[in-house]
Amino acid sequence: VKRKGIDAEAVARLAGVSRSTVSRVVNNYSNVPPATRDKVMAVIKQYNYVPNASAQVLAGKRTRTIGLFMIDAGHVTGDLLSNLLLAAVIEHASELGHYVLTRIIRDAQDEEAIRGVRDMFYQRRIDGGIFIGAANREPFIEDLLDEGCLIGVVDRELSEIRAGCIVANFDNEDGMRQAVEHLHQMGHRKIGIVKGDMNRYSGQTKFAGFQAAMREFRLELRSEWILPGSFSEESGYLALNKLLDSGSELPTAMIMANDSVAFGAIRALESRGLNVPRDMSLIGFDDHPLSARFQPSLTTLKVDFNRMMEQLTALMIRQIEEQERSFASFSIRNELLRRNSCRAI
Amino acid sequence: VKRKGIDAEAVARLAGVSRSTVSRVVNNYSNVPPATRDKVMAVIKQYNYVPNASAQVLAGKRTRTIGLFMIDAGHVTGDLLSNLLLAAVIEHASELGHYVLTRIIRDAQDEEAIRGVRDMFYQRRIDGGIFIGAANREPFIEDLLDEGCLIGVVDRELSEIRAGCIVANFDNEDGMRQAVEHLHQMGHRKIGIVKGDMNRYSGQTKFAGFQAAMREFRLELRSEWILPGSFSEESGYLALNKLLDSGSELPTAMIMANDSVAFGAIRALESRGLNVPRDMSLIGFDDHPLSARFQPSLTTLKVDFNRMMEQLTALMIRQIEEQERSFASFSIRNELLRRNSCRAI
DNA sequence: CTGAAAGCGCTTACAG
DNA sequence: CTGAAAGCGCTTACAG
Repeated sequence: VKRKGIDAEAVARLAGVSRSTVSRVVNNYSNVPPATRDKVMAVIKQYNYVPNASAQVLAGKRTRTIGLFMIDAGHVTGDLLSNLLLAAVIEHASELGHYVLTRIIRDAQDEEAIRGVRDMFYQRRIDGGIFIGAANREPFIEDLLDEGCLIGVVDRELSEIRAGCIVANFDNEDGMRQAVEHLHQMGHRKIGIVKGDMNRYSGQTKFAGFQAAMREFRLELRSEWILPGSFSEESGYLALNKLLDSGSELPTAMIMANDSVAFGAIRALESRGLNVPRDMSLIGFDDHPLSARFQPSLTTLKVDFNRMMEQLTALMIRQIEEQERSFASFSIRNELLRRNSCRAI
Repeated sequence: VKRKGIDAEAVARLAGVSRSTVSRVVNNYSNVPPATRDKVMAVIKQYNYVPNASAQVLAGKRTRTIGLFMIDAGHVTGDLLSNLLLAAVIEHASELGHYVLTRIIRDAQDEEAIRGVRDMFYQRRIDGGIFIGAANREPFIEDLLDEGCLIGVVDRELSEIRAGCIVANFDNEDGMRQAVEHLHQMGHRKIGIVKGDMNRYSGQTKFAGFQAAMREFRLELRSEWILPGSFSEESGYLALNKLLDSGSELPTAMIMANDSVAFGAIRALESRGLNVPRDMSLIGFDDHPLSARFQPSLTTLKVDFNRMMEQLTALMIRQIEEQERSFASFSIRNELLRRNSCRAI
């Protein structure tokens, strides 16, 4: 029994003009004299007219909707940070008068899920799509780019980019350099790392940054102290347990691929009766919402996710509105937050 | 340069049938012989045909999109729980083949924001909308109901409901009863409360449940121990500080409107050198993601938000698909989680 | 400055 | 079982 709103036809009749003129007013055409415009606007206000979105899109307008695809390698959803990203995109898009259609993708290998994403583009439900948590140069995303879709992606290398692709990265090399420098200044010489997911570009750049910084400060890269991980709390727990089990000498400090990994690492150390920072100094990455309250509060690199999503959203919406397709990319620096998980030795 | 997909016309030509038949296949009409169906499906698969959503909607189909409106009284966004709700709705809708368009509403008094919500309905962008965090019987939501919109709402009293309204509540009275009973069993007789936002239905039912339980256990309701709050961490901090400043006798235990309030209360107590549970026992409500890790881990009522959103989403989608409009409501019980913020006296 | 008309890509009675 | 046709509510050249 949904009462349908008034349509342009009715507005035209009420205002004593044609449907064409109503449309011109709605779309802010310049060739409408103020008197006519006012007359039409009055009716629009009075009857609360709002154009049917489907009809507009079918007639060629943008959908004013962007897709947000969160690829959940087991740690995106339910994770505070991803939710922060989600909220940031929604809010910034909303400020610019655009809507956000979100999809959570549990497994980027799932054909069904990938088809769901493609469909959103080809059904013309969205004008463009933002991807978070994807592997570097994830094939199905590259395909969408090839097909001319407008794509925004967090965490992707800058090679082989093309029009319609907007890439957002954090300056992880610099972040890792700050971390190593900080530890070096505190007297640490034996420094290890738990790596992130090396399929992700950020996993690669963080590790590359770590290696470069270690060389810069003339510190030894010991393979027993370079542990694989996956950006998850669990991976930090497992990595440290394995290191402790190995019986090899321990580093005095370690850098974690992100704060979740650090939480897991601390959990592992504590379960063995070791204390952070007494027995080992730890640095995280992200400044996770929990990090300040954690015991010990976590020294970490603050990553400005909100700003990243704001810029990415804005760049995408600009391309939608201008109907242009260009390549764009930007990178954001991270800031070292000194808290209590590191000590000078 | 977006390559447009193939359209139904082309599929028809390729399959040697009419557009009508293609449409019948796509919409799974029964009166299509298997041979014809297979022929058409083959073309659809081969060319990756997917119907233009706008055209379908314009021709009368549902949008298969629901709106999710999160009213943020300063503590919804950025809050772990609200994000959990968001993710739950997106996932469950997605499983049922529906999309979710989200809007965050910072201020329910903001005319602009309200118009944005109305527009989503009248532009026919959504088939129905779910509201989280609204005041009980929020006027603009009641208006939408009056106008025949399909609405799902968390936290609303059951009076004056009508078709097209789906209401989800938690059994807060029972939850409060469990809390009071637990404290009573532990020997507490002097019990206070920090109330939630009394404009919210849950604020009302929690307080009503508290009062009823206190009477049932023949405990005194002392007005100095009934403190106003607003479901926020800050409100818990302020409430406890005020109580401590008042110089009046302290209760031995207090029940908090939710866990965030409890976090704030604990912060206030600790800032005065008081310890939970040594100096005061505290019970929260929600089982916030942080509660288990908090110091002290928080005794609380576990609220199954995921199940609530799953049911609400499913009920809404059923009404959309069946094209029916009925009233529906359900309530979910909460479970007491005994942790370390309460002690026997 | 403005109207009549074509077209966007579907769905669905209506006929047969 | 199936096609021709009307209609969904807009936008935008095209004429004037």
